[in-house]
Amino acid sequence: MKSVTIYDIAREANVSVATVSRVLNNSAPVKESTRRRIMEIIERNRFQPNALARSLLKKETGTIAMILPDITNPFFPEVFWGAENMGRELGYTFFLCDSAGDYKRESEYLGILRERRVDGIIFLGGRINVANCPSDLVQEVVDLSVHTPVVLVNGQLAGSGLHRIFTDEAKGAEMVVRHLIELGHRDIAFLGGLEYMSTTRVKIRAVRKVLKEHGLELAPDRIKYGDFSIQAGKTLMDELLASPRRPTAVICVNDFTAVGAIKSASEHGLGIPDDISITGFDGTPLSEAVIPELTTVSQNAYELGKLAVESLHKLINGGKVKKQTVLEPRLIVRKSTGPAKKVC
Amino acid sequence: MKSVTIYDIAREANVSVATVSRVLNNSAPVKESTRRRIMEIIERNRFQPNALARSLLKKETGTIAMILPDITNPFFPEVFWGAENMGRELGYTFFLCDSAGDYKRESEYLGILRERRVDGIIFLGGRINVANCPSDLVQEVVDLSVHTPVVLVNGQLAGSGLHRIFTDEAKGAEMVVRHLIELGHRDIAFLGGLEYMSTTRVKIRAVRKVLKEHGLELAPDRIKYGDFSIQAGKTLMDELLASPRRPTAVICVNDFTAVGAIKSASEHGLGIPDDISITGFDGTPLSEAVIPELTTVSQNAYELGKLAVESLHKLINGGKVKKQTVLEPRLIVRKSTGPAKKVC
DNA sequence: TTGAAAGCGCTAACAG
DNA sequence: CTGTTAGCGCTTTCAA
Repeated sequence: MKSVTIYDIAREANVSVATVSRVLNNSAPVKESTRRRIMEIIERNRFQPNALARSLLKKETGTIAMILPDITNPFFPEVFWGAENMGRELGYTFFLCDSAGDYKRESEYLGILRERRVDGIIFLGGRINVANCPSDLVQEVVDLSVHTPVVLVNGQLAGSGLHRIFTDEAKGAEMVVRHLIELGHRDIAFLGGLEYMSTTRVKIRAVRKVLKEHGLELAPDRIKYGDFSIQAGKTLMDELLASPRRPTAVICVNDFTAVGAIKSASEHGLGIPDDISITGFDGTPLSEAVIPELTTVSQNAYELGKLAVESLHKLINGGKVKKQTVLEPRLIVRKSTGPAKKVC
Repeated sequence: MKSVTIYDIAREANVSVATVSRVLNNSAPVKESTRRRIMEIIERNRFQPNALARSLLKKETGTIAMILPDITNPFFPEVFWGAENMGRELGYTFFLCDSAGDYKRESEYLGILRERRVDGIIFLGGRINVANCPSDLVQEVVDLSVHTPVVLVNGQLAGSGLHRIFTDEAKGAEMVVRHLIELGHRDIAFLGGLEYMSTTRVKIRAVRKVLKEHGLELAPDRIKYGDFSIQAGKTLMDELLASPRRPTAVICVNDFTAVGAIKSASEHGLGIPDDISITGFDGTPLSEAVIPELTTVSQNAYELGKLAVESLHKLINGGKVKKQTVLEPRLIVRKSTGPAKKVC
């Protein structure tokens, strides 16, 4: 299955490969008549230049890789979609690497992507979301970033100086608490999230802060750690409702756990938001699909992806880019939150 | 930013590049002592062979591309995840191309992937799901498949002879209808899906068939076409409920529209499944997240992706592969379906 | 067990 | 406007 090369075209057109290359890339003037002749031959043979050969020479591949922790979590497809749309216009094709949040897989992919000479990497999840990332894992990314631009989305690598794009999650959490307090809630709980992940910590810290401003606090028994799944939300809510005195509002670490919490509450015969208010986080499509529709915080996932590619593109072309781009979260008030019941 | 090459390693180790290549690939015996020396130098310099150069020579890139119509539809991430897990073990890295179901984008990507010399392509959505695909679009894929193995997932290209992996949607739809009929439903409606897409047609045909077996029929006013979104499900259900006599059960083209239908029904004060039964299709995580949990048909999305890669891998290596692999659908009975109300 | 050398398909000086 | 030629970084005969 010999594939046709630029030489075949050149021979057939009685010109040199250089000329063919020129018409291919419009890199230099070519006589109109020969250009047309060459084009015709190219099309007739369905010739497509070999991107590998070109990349080898030009030292750029026109590829960007996105490493993310879970493509089945609806937040991430949204980010990818934003990135791809932006990237497509700029001529990039995307590798997608699902690390499952596993450091080993991340490292594995980092190596592969380096071999494949991707032009840039967008990194989400896993090591950039833990509170204390082992320094060798940080170093690995930093080393890579010397040759390959890296942008961290919604995370960080302490002391790495890597470029970051993220939503201000603390502010988002604050907005949720304020919203709840305005509705009269005084006994608020926090549900879900792994304790060692920064996304969990940041939110809890923010909740505490606002609560404190109002003379309230987040008691230890009002925090239930778990992972970020629907199942976790359900289990954790079950636990919470097993206690004698239940909170009037529950802030969930993400939309998934909120959905689980809703299910649990429903099963316990509680009305939402009449008996208990529940909030999500991320603003995934899921938050709109569920009944009642979730009050949540939009992270502008699409925008996150788009901006990541924009930054990466500038970085790739040696431009100057802000080290940090912070997106404002947006509180979306829907049906899952309501006034606190006066009687408890 | 000169990156280190096999020459740099060779020079430092006082051997030829051939020897370095040999230790890199274990392609020929190398004296143990020199192997170790070379390895040491490789590691010290953090040398990583350039996959582009290697691919150019070997005519294989170790990449697979997946073209799909909508990564934000939870069905597709599941397929991707299955594919990636299988592919990773086999040494493949994945390009992900979201075509948005647009033929133009599909063509664009097809071209790009050919240039990039991907080893194989997994094609979903868009042109392979329409009832009558223009022959030039079919031809385009067929032409490509001459050089690059292509596997069609849940779709087909009439007369193309391309390899296919798909769930038996007709059987799935039949299972749903039988389930509903057993529950005593006699007036059943079908909701959602674009009329010209085969996935819609196949299901409607199957519904009709089973209905007919029971002396029932699917009247024209019991079919509401739309797209595959939550919004469509809602709108369509609104329409359906606006009619004087409402059906006792509604079969939705996918989980998304079912969720929309549920929302609409709830807003109309209908209890599910007490007043009306609603079914989804696909068995996405969403179907479990919603309240009430959706009775749906699992398409084994993960398995679909996994099998696609398996087939592709064999195809790439010149093996023989069954032209068609059919997966059995699985009816998942949950809370959104119940006995038909005797009074209507 | 090792080295020399010929490409893989393309681009980019450089020289007409 | 066009051709010649030297690589990009690697693998693989063919010889030694």
